[in-house]
Amino acid sequence: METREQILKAAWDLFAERGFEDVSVRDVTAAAGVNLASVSYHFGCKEGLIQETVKRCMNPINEYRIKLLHEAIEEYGILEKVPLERVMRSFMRPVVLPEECNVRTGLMLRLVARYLIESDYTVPSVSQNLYSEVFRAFAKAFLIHFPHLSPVQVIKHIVFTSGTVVYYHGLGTLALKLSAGGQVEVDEIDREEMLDDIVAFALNGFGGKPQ
Amino acid sequence: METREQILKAAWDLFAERGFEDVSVRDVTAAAGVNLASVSYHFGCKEGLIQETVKRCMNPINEYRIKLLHEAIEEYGILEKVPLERVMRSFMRPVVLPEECNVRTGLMLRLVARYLIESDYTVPSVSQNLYSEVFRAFAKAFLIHFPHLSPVQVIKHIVFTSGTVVYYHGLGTLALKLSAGGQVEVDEIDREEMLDDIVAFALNGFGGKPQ
DNA sequence: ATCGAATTTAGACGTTTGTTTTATTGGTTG
DNA sequence: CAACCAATAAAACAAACGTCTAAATTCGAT
Repeated sequence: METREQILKAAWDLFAERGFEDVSVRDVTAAAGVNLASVSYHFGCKEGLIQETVKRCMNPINEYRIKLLHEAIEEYGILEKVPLERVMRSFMRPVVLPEECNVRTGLMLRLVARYLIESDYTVPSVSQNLYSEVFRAFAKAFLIHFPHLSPVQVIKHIVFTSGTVVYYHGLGTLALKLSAGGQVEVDEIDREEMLDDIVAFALNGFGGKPQ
Repeated sequence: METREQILKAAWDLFAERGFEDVSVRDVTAAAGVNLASVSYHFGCKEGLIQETVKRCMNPINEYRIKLLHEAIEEYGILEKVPLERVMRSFMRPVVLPEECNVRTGLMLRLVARYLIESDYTVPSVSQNLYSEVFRAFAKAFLIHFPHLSPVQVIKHIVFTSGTVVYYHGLGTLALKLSAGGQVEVDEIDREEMLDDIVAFALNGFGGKPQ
């Protein structure tokens, strides 16, 4: 069972750095110091390893989202009393600061985004349940503050909101580089500040102050 | 020269449908009805074909963005008088409705997003100049309406704004499916309405009404 | 100590890949 | 007509890939 774990660790690092396709099973097993056939034995095939890796990335994030929301509910006694910004922050924080839920690096999120995009809309079933739970929970929470919005509109806004942060991970640095043209140093990004900005941006996007 | 064009057309369709990696050079040449070696001859290698395809997708979009902004400037006489929403709409419209600038389908945008994500931040140099021109032009336009924001903050917001629409293309449908749990029909999305929503969302994100 | 299942190992298999090589075509120019 | 050149064609190349087979090994339970 130690082999399985070593494979997953090595796969995480390599996939995050070079992408799913550019990393061969041989690369993974070599980095993990295990035999080539171990991947087939423990994960069936390469796709199985990929899906397990993706799950390892997104499940903690979605669980952390739910946890933060539940903590807020307990703090305020009832969902209806949780402030809007607190809801948004619970949704955003796990993605902007994934290391807080043991997801090692934002690089991996870039990869997950890519996987979701390329996997022709098929998400590992284990994640699927978690995803829909997350969307249901937060849609309900947001709807409280925007009763004038239809459920579909709320969902739409959640999608846009997710986009801001996924894009931040995937392309944000590139865009900053390109646009700055060397005038802005990109490495010195304050993550907490970035979270504040994203939350503010998303909150405003939802329609400014709730009615 | 006809062969080159047929290759590009076939590559576009196949890449958009199945992704860069899952489509072999043989797939492309077979679909195009040309010889296998034509790709090497006309594009050097597969990567050359991919980059040419990506450029064919993003360049018209970025050119259209510039064009729409320039049209607005001519209409209002001077950049300073162009309303904020018009600026935002010029930025968003070419991506939400790519067919208006001869980019055949939004599927391709999903692919471009993926390419940018996986290409380790290296963008074809031809596109690079166009990208930075786009960012500079729109950053300048946005800055007029938000003089209290720093240039870096404006760029940041443009990145978030881009995220909403890229994510809409790449993952939006998936998210809608998952969250709706079958309650919402996804196929019936009005694109013009979606553009309105995205523009409104992004405008609000920028800080509501300009000061 | 022994059995048996679980795990790991080395090696090979067949396929697919991008690319190259060599030959042939067809039209233009001297 | 002959020479040339870009373009296309057919075939082969070597490398890399995921997967499978069968033997070897480990390790806990009997």
